Amino acid sequence: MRYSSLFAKTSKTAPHDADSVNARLLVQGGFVDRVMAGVYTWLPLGLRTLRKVETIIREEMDALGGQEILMTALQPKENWVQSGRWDSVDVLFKIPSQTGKEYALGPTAEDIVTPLVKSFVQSYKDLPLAVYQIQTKFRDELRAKSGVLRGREFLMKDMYSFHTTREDFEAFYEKAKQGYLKTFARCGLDAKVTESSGGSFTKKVSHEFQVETPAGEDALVMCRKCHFAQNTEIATVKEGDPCPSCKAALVAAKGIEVGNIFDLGDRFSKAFEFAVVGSNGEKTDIIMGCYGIGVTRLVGAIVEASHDDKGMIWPKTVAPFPVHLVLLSAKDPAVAARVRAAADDIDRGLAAEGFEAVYDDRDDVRAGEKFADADLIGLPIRLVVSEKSLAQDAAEWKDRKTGETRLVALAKVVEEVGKYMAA
RNA sequence: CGGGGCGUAGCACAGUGGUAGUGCGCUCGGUUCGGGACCGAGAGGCCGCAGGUUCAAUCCCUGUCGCCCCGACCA
Repeated sequence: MRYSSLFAKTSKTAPHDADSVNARLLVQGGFVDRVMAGVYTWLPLGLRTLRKVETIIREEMDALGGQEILMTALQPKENWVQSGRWDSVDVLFKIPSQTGKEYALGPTAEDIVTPLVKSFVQSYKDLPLAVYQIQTKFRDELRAKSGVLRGREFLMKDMYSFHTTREDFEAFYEKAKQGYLKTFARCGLDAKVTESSGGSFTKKVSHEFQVETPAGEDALVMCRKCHFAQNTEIATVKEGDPCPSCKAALVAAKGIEVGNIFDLGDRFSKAFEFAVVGSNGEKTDIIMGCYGIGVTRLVGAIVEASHDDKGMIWPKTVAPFPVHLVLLSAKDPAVAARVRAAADDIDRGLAAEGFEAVYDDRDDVRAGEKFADADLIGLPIRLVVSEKSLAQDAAEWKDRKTGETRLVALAKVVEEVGKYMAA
């Protein structure tokens, strides 16, 4: 992707009304555009990262045995009435039709998925089963805030599992918990599992996945020596207490909740009268679980967790592109042509191996501005091709995260990028 | 939804009761060329919107809409 033709450029100045790091950097870097409070358009750079995160989530949900579907965002009022949630869920957007009929804009999908699965599953032999979707969700938040961390419209992965025995459910729940940790790790995040209340959803304990950052909304008590962490809303331990698992002193921290898993019990299967025929020929109750990941929020959390004063620092697994290729032109037209040819070569060579670069081929822009843009956009590798580097038949390689630079022979650049990305 | 702050050029901001400015960005010309250079010439504004006060309102008053922050809320 040539920077000169990339839609949506970086901005030298930060938006005046963006306080949170993710809002400022994502907007300034041309990753998102705010349409209204809590509602964002995803631009080419941002969308590529969003898609990479989605792909990781898909792979991990598939690995858990989940099957992807896509349910409706526009949902019938009757389903919400039947589950008893039409009047009790205050963030539910209720949409009036010109016919006088009302609809819900889905904040989640238990009310759709339960009757859906019910219509296809009559026997215990069809279970267990897990289906998931990655879909836009709507929540009528009283106060949208913190950029993409709490929006009124956002992308969420929601998976629902169906079981005939509690043992089977619990085994899957534990497997899902591990799958979640792997998902976040692949996105470059060190997420902690915390116990928390299940809200009005369920009386049972649920688990949240928290990424520690000062921008977080949730107050946690956690251990820095082991993996113990707890949301203060259930408050069985407090700051300074010994860690229940390793005895180290617990500390207070702020976290962003990037995922959660719930034991739904029979809350929805009962509401939708969903039971199956068991092996004994009798009706058997269904136990459900639900498993959410805020996809757009996750992108924001990555920015909060990985940036510096110059810009974003994308983990290579989710970076929109692996390489930011910077062409620095030369005075002498003949030299300039050779430098450009060398940079063009690298651009083509990388693309041929599946490592598409952002190629800053602009002719009339000075080095400093190009470097500032590269730092802001935060791709893992910056490659500079200039008269200086060409004199050594090389490109300058700079690691965005460590700041380390080295020269890489032109002939080896593509191979080195391949090695780096595979490592 | 309660409290606070802010709405002026694409962006960031000054400013004044007498119909508007700076920086960046943009267009054209020239000089520059490894960390956001410089010179010259341009384009670009219903001063958020609606009322009110006034000879005159971008400015003062009221309302309203929007944005951000704190709080409450958050499956």
